[in-house]
Amino acid sequence: MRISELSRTSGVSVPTLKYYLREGLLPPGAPTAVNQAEYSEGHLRRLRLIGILTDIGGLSLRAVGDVLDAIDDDSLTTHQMLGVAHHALGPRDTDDEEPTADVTAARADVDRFLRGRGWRVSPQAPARRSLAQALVTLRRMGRDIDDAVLDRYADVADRLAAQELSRVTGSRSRIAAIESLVVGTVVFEAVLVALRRLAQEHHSARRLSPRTRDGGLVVDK
Amino acid sequence: MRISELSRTSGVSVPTLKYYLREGLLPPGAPTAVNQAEYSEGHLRRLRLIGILTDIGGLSLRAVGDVLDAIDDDSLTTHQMLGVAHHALGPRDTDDEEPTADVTAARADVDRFLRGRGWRVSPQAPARRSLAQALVTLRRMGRDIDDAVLDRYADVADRLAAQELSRVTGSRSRIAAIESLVVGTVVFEAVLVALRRLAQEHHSARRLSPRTRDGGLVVDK
DNA sequence: GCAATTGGATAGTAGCACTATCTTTTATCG
DNA sequence: CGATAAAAGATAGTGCTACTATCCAATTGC
Repeated sequence: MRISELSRTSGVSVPTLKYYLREGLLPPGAPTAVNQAEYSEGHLRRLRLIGILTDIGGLSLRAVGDVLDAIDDDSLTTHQMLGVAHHALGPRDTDDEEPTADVTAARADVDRFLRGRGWRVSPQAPARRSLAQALVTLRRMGRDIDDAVLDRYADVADRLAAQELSRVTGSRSRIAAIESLVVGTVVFEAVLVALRRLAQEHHSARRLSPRTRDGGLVVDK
Repeated sequence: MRISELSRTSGVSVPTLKYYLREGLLPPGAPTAVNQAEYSEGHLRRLRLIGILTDIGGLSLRAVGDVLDAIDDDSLTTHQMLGVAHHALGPRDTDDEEPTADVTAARADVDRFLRGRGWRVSPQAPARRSLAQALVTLRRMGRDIDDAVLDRYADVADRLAAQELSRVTGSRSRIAAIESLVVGTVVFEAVLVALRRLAQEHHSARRLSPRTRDGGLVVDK
């Protein structure tokens, strides 16, 4: 398959394919001449993966590149691979500023919570920081979260994760397993977030719609 | 309070404040002279809200502007306001292409599912489309989701949403309620996503790398 | 009185994800 | 065999977002 056919079957324009090639997101095709190369089914599959990661997962091309590199690195275990994917999915810019006192405290809370749950999680996991940051925000807004609530959320997360992982372990080839894991992470997350918003809207309609507004406070604009 | 003090207490640089003022994200201060204006506590609160929406929620400034406009629009009910927030949180660019057959089918599935659950959700809710898109992706990858699984996810989402909404209804002023709702939507979502990843990593460690005792994962990003 | 600050305006920047154009070489069809 | 289309590779340009930088005249605070 040459580039124009790859473009046609993948729906990605030729210039964009060349761009992906330049950026190393797509491995070069097998050269058949100085200016001719052959692309395979694998290129097509990779393109599909890139599409899922960017469109559904909302990853930047740089993050996609990190995930792809990890997939291609045979020295990594599948578990390490997932860590890389989580890393890529994490907050785009890691601000390396000095954390404030409440952030430090929240991180300690998170660590304590994870230990309490017996969850084995890498100390570098970006989700640790995300969680701490969210907790700080809640606290600053005066809506401090009690451990019972956090535990309820964690129970939910635990059950979902266990179920998903059980599908992946007995999987085919390494690359298929990895892709399935990454895609599952991203896509099931999208499913959960979408359902949560749908549920929220439903409850909001039940609770808030029949009534009129409560305050009528004038905003200083 | 003048602009430099607003900058100092909010941590946002003066040029950026001016930019927000220009873009209408921040209402102008009360002018005290031709080139002097007074900023209030309300400006500080709004800046905090902007920060949460962009940093935690990952919203673009344009989306933040939409949410802010909705907050300031007294003719909207709190429920409608939430709809706007959901809209802003939805996928950035709504591609208005002709949906393929499987996408149309998935949308119908989603509608049927919502009816079956008795969820009252606006037909325009972006989460409908997100969910359908995710379902299509899963289907294309040969990991079709059965209704039992979807129901389990939905149960989870339902419980979480009900719990969050119950906190908001008995709230103070309209603006406080709205901010609490928006922030809750965004921040609790971050909490859930973070916990889900943490749980996933834990299960991944248990299943895929039983020998590592620390979560020992070295990633150079 | 005068340096520092302010509001307002305009222009510039960095990063991202492409998109366009050009050159040289090769394939392919009549 | 030759005309035409397509290929690889390189360089430059585009549109968008979220800021920064610089200027200027008016004003404030010591």
